[in-house]
Amino acid sequence: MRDTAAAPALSEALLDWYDRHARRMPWRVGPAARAAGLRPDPYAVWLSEIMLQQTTVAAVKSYFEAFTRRWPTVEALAAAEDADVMAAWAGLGYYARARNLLKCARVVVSDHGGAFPADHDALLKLPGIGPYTAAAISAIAFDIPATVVDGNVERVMARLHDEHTPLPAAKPILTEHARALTPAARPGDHAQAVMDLGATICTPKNPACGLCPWRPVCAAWGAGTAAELPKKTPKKAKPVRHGIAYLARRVDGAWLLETRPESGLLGGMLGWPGSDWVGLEDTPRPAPPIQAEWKTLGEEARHTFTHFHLRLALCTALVPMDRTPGRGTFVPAEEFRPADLPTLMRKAFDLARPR
DNA sequence: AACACGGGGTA
DNA sequence: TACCCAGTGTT
Repeated sequence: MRDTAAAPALSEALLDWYDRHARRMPWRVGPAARAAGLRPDPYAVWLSEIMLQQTTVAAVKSYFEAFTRRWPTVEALAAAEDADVMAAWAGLGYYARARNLLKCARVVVSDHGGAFPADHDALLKLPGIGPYTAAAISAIAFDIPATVVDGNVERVMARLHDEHTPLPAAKPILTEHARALTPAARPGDHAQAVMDLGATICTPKNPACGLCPWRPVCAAWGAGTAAELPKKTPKKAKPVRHGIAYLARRVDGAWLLETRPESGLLGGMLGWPGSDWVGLEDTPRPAPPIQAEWKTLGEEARHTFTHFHLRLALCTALVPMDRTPGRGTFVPAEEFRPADLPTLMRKAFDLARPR
């Protein structure tokens, strides 16, 4: 694809494909509703785009439905308790997104009268909204011809132009290619169409070029290089870290939990009291959070984070009613929901709970 | 520019 | 088990 004069024809072919193949999603306005002049709700667009950062459509769907059922408007979300939002986000990962989601909702209510700004630069100033999300909301919710570049778009552009420069160095080049294709009409549908194309046809492995509306103009198709693009600079191996967690159950069934610090790993989420996680296997253990007869479990909780593997040793104890914890708070059995825990802490619970 | 930050899926 | 995928904020 070298001829930029062909851009309008390319976008037209893509929109035609999109109208026939668009995936149904809870936050999308369907073709019939769009034809009737209905615009997407900016709150729904924003919420879905935050959830979709680094996360697949399949993982997001049920969370999006739960959030919009419980908090149907940005005003409702802004008024929510922090702990309720963090618990509802549990399992979705990248918990800074949930903290910024609440911050953003509160700024939109207090500084913008409850309406998301229809302006790329104003959106960019909001917590949790970066270049991708600002462009996505501009295009999808407000019909502004912003250029939306996510990992799908990068891959599609790398192949369309047979660009062999490795990411992330290639990002400005790929962004410029995407900008040249962005149409004045239906920019939101165009953006979603490129991302859908990347998610369903122009996939990382085994791209379905035979079904691609852009195959006739795709440079990588011509060169036979589609499957090896985009090139990426090699990533480094994940080290292993070790730690220990204390799971205390009081005789009345209450569990001893603490809210983790706002910043850092699993920030703001519930967790079991324990040690820091370090590179050495044999490290001094911190004092248990409460005096009891502690037993070490035979099995460790294993979990992989973005940049390290964790092996978490587990200690359990059954605690009499009259003890006071030095760390954490007992959560009564009827209030404790394992689903409110991030995945690592839920794995630890599943190994340690009485069976 | 490099790093921190989860979880799910496939081979 | 190992590898792949994917935006924002901080430093």
